[in-house]
Amino acid sequence: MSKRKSGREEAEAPVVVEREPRAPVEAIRAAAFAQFAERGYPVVTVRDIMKACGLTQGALYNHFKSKDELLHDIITSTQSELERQCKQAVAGAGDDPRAKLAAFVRVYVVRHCRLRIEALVANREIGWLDAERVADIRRSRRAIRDILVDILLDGVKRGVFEPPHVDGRHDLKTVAMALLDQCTHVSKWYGPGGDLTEEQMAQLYGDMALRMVGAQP
Amino acid sequence: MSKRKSGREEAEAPVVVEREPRAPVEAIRAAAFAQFAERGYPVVTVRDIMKACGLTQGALYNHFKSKDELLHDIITSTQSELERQCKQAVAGAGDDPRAKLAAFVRVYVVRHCRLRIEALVANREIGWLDAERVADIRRSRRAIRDILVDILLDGVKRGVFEPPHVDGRHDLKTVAMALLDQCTHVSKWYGPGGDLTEEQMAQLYGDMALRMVGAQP
DNA sequence: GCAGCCCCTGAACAGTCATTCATATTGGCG
DNA sequence: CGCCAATATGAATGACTGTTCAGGGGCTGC
Repeated sequence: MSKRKSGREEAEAPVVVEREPRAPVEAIRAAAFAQFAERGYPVVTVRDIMKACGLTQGALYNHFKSKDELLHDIITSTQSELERQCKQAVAGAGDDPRAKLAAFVRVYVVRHCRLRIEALVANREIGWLDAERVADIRRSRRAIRDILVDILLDGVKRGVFEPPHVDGRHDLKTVAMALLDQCTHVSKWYGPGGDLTEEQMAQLYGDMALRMVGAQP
Repeated sequence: MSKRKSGREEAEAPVVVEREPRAPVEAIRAAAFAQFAERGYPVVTVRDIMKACGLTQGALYNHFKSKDELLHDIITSTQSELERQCKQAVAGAGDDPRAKLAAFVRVYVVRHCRLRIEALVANREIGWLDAERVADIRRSRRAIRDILVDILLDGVKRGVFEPPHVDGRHDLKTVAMALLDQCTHVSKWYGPGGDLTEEQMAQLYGDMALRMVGAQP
């Protein structure tokens, strides 16, 4: 019925998002980001995005081949940045699996607190991309999970982690997924106005992660 | 461009979902469930849903007032069922906070493994409902979170839980959210063909939950 | 045989969508 | 000044949307 216009109907006075005259392509990216996050890719129209940067529909196609390409551009750039940050954090954390796990969780949580919008879009709107693009992103996610699995495996081998097991057997992939789910979805509810700062969130989640894998002191 | 038709273009041979001649309203619910889960509410058309039950568009309106109402029907019924199950599980678990937490996590995880589709739809598509309906569901979610917070609070008071703290202070609401996020999102990746059964998932997640809150043995 | 009812059909409606394109407008350079 | 390339415009296109509704089957109980 409502088609989710959410009340913005004043028609005049297009709410221009940019504050300095950025390259229009950057303004479009930013506006699309914000709107996809708030209302979801399929219901955000090209007209919505362009109005938010003070332009009209047609102008999009001077900068992007299609609405699809715009979304793809947005998602892949944030996803690859996430992968890069995770690898970097782990590589710079020394040799102790506990330190590596803590560094990973810290980066992951802080990022998902700070860049809530980016995380939200990347996690919710992948489905609209065509198969090959999706496969690319899933590959990156598996890579991130495997970083975590490797840390856990190393920790178990060296006796510093004692993760939970079922029927006498570890399932580190599942534990890693639980950790990632937990950390990823802070982006859904964390707000800077809440009880904890990003730093405190990172600390709390790092603590919980170490407990979950049975880290020895 | 593609509008996400995902290749189904044979036109003839509508893939009828029902195996026995159920009440059409049930067939519609089931077909809508499956399609919303797979492709998302806004891009699934009334024509898609009805074709999947071997009917045509118009017939929907003999059973539901609108596409919106269909979604609302689906989501509220699963959400209230979840709330009921959680309450029941906790109430029947005796007095020990550890047993209560374990029972809660068990029910929550098993449900989210078994009813993946329902959970997926309920979690992803709320946004399309009008404000009042959304508020209703959020209330139910807060209620579930508060069940968990109460268990934690009780456990802390009685000295059987020692949850992580930041700057010397507990934040049980955040711990509860972390637990819920972790358990909720198994529905995104768990599959019966995987390494663990539902029972094993429940056990593993119960174990991790007890570790996270520092349950004393 | 025939109402009366439930349910279904499929054309029609009014609307929105992404995308295209002929037509401006702009700013820099000679 | 004129010229050119880059970019913006907004009407037009054709496809698809949720919803309505006049018409029509196929049951039931008589």
